[in-house]
Amino acid sequence: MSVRVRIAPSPTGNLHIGTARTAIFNWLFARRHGGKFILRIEDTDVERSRVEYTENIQSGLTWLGINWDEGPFFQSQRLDLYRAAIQKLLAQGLAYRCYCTPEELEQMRDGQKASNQAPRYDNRHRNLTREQQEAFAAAGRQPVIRLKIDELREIVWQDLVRGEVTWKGSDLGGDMVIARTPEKEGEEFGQPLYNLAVVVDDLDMAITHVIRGEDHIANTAKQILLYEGLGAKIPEFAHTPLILNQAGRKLSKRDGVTSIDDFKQMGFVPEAMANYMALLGWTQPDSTQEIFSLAEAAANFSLERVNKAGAKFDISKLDWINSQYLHQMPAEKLVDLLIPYWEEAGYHSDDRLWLIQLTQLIAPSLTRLQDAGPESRLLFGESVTYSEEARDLLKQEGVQEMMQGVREAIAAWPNLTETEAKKIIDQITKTQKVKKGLVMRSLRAGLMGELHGPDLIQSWLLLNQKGLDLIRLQQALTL
RNA sequence: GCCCCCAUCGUCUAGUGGCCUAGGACACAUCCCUUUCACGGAUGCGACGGGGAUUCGACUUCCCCUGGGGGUACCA
Repeated sequence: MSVRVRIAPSPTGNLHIGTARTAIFNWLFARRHGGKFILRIEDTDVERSRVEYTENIQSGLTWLGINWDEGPFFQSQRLDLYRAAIQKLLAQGLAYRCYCTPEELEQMRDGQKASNQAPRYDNRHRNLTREQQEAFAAAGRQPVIRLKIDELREIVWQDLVRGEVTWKGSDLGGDMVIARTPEKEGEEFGQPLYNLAVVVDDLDMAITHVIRGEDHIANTAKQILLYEGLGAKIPEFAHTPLILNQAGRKLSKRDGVTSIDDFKQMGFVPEAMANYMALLGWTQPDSTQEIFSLAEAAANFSLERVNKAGAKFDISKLDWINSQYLHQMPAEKLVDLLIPYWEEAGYHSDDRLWLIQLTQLIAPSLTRLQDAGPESRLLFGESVTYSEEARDLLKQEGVQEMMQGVREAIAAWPNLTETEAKKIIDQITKTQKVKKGLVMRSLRAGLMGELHGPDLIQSWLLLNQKGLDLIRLQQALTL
């Protein structure tokens, strides 16, 4: 049977990094086995679901390079399916109506907690007579639907990353709610609940492997019971470790930057993001290989090599991976990614060739795309702000003569090349009888206003193309 | 509280009984390269949570403890 997996996010927020990583694992698994990867939007929580989040999830996945073969499917459009399943369960006597009010349930749990017992539903309405049910209904109460859970049952499954996992029926918290109270008059029951909808959908979509975060591990036991109730074949399960924050807790929205959007805006490229997320909890058969594309990962992916323990999110490693991608990216491609950041910083040029050269110059010093602004600052604009150290150097004995000499030499060469630039520096070195290093440093100070920065010759050539070198040296001479 | 899961350098990890004097990567430090800053290269720093058991031999198997995490909804 061919592999079918899915990612089933709920649109209650922007695409979260944890969801994205689960999506990547699923996608990798599907690609590895020549299967299908399906996108399903779990929007049964009408209160919290929003369309813009649905869009954000899709654009985020696409940005990362995760494409889906089927979907997106929306649970909100599949309510009939769930309704039928609930009815079937009801008809078979596997589920029943519970008329408890939220207040009653709360009171019950409080009592349990007070006597140090695990809070759970005590199945009090499991065996209500027809008369009792009618009495509740007559009193205006609306029922939820609960699935009967056999307290004596042992639920066991072979988890593809964790091995055998066992759960007792009695630890499931009592008969579980599978449908809310009806919202409209005359309805038999209301919206289906997560566990029910998931099972019905996974069944309907013929999902073979459920790969999801470890936080779903307790749901698996409940869902297995649902599969059985519906007389269906149970899929394979694989529970992946969670992505943790610095404190070692499950990464949540409250931890600040956790949505894919955030990382995109911070200047991370999708290839690096995907690479890092895949690396977080999974290793190549050759574990020393850390920089790889999704396609390369797909060729080698296996759940066996997924780690069991949670992994702390480490931004500095992400930074390093991102820098690797930025450094090896062709300038012709990188320049397009950089332009928006230059524009944002207020640096503009229509000269694409010049921008490509600039890109080549600063690429090695980029960690994130947003570094392009600060790293290029000295190359844009006519006037220069001289740093303290640069001023001091420029005021040193003989330095003004050097600058003057360079100015004159520049004027003699209409289109400066690297060879010529070097020749000019050598010439000044000779005529002024100083060390070459001093000429270089002084020239940097005069041209850039600072003592540190990208390669001097290349920077100079870029300025020269715009005639900025003459203007700046002029300014340096007035200090 | 109860249930489940997990446990190797600060972080991500390799390791499936002897190949381990525990390997790699990030971070950090030093050095080299270099006009500077980066990049790149080299070196260093640095871990098997504790206790039992099995075994000729445990990072690797089992048990207990400890620690951490997840779950415990008419959320997903």
